Amino acid sequence: MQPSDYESLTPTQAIAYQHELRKLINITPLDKPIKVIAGADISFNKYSDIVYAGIVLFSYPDLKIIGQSTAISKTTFPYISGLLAFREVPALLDAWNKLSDKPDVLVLDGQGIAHKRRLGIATHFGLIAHTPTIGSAKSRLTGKYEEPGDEQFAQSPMYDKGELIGVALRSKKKCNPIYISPGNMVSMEQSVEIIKNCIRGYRIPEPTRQAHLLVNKIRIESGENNNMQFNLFD
DNA sequence: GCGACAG
DNA sequence: ATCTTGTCGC
Repeated sequence: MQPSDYESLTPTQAIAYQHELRKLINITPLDKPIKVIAGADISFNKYSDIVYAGIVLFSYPDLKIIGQSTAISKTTFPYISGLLAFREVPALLDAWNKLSDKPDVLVLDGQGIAHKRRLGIATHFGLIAHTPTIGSAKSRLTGKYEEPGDEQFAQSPMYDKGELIGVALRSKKKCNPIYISPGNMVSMEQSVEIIKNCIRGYRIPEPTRQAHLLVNKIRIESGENNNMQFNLFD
């Protein structure tokens, strides 16, 4: 199975593939010290199948931008909750392959193992790219948790079927929490610690935040949507 | 059957 | 995710 084949999968086949990948998940601690971290994200125009992917590289823990890569491609796989990876991973992998140097760990915008089949986009990407990943999501997909306190870095464990699958983290006071979970090749504790070290005054961790700014920038610059003010619909 | 539902 | 201005709270 190759990411380029995802578009031909039916949702049922995609789920079957997730069950296969699940057997390969490994969230033992990363022993190598982190020197380089990266954030990845996707952007696209409403009603368009053109996907803009980007990855931003940072030194760690000082978080200075040291590189980036982008990729533009089409996706035909629709957005289906629980199957996000089949829509976004192909483009992200293109950007990943263009990267001159690979990071010690990659932060994805979405869940890691905090997924019903433990296959959020961060876990999925980590498994096929054979690289350490962390999932940092803006909203919950699966799991029960108590609302964390309002102090910065207050956190609360997320459980599913009696299993610890993630942590709801108050990255900023007066803001909704973000949901952290290991993708692959990183432990739960390390994932939370690393993300905490990446908060720079905003709710969203810097790697993801910068990747988001980058992909929106290349999307706007592409001019793909320049004639939309005259669209009869919408 | 009903509610939930990453981006 | 994207479309979008103002506006309420700290």
